[in-house]
Amino acid sequence: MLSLTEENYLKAIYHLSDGGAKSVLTNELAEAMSTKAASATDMIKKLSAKELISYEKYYGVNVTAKGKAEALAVVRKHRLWETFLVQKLAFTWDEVHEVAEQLEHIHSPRLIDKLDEFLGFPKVDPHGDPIPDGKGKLKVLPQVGLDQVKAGFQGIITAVKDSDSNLLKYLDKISAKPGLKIKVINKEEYDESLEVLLDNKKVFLSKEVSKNILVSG
Amino acid sequence: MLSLTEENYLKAIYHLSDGGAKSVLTNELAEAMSTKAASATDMIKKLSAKELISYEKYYGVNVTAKGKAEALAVVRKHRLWETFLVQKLAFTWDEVHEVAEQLEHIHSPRLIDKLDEFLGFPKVDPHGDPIPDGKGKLKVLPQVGLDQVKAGFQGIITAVKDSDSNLLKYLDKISAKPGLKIKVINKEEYDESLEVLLDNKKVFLSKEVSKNILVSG
DNA sequence: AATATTTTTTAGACTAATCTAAAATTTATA
DNA sequence: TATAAATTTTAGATTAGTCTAAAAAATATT
Repeated sequence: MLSLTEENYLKAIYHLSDGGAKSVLTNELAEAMSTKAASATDMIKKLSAKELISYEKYYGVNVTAKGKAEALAVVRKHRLWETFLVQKLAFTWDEVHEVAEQLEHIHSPRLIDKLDEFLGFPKVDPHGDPIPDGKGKLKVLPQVGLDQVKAGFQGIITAVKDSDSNLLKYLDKISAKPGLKIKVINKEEYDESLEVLLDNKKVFLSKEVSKNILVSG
Repeated sequence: MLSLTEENYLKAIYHLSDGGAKSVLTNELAEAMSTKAASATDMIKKLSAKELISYEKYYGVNVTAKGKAEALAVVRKHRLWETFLVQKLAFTWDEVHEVAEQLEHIHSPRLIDKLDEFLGFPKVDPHGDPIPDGKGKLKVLPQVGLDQVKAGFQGIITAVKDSDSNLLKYLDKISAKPGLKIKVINKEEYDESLEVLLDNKKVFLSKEVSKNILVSG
């Protein structure tokens, strides 16, 4: 069984690699884990010995099929717990992340399946991120950052990046939630800021914000 | 903040001391933690330095007021999670203990207060054990082991000892649950086995079992 | 009361995860 | 392309929690 630390490193590698699409450098990983490169190298060797990642010295790491499955199991737990916290315990979405970071490490397959059932088998978490199913299948939605679309775009918000609690508070304030309709009225060339219609209200968004809102046309 | 290991040792000391009523010997503690006396001594020194227990070399340890408060916070979390698992996720009471052992170490005051509210501020857990309130107050019920009462006794089951999963499965089979009425019809002098009326059904109980059923008259 | 037994503590070693400093390797630049 | 700069790895040390073996102290027994 993986230690808590191993699980956290593996999850970080999984996310940094965009779900296994690209390889991850030692320094990136060290920064993501708020640790030093030497520590990352040590852990890389451990995970590599367990065949959860493949590793070529000096050229970064990739998750193996086995590693991806383990990482997805953790992601599944994280997102189910976030859903529980918001839906059942009335947490706001900016509060859930750090608690879910702890809850995701509880080991009990029975618990997570029961929780899934209790929540009604949700497909996405409160940020709009897809929840892997019990077999580790992840449905990736076709979506794009709101900073990538042109003036005139119409669609719905599919997800928001959940990296920063202050961002989430702001998104909550302007009620930019997954599921809502959004239309780009105007795009300012100079700073790429947007004027959008969100839930029938006119809102101005800086690029700093719009790149964290994911939409589907 | 306490480490997971420190929390587990402190909780063990709290339980072994009957909630602070008596002192705990190094060997008792080592056995409860499935470890060696030398390890227990090391941890005793650490907890003592943090003033969670008081310690006189060779004569065992006692929890301090501070230590008792910390231990009760862990007990509160454990029992609330057990209640959640049984009431909301349909776990049977023999399954909950080991999962609750993990969940009790999640650090988030907000989480536990929300959970308490979600569960409707329960007073006791599924085994009948009282749940400390948010201020660390524990209501101890006047109760006695069923092996201590005389033939003719009538009362209700207030709790069952939750030490052993097989015992709990057996108690579940004969439906000896907290809250049920119980009457002792006859007590066999030789082996102290009992013939009881439980939920209007006649059942025979060995002393091995009866001592794990707590009743109030 | 002297000795044997049991319990507890100390001393020293081991593993996991971390660190700093130095060495090795790759990448960038002049 | 030789050298400088950046990145990565290695080497050796540190901390938390554990262990075994030996020493110290308390308790039990003759």
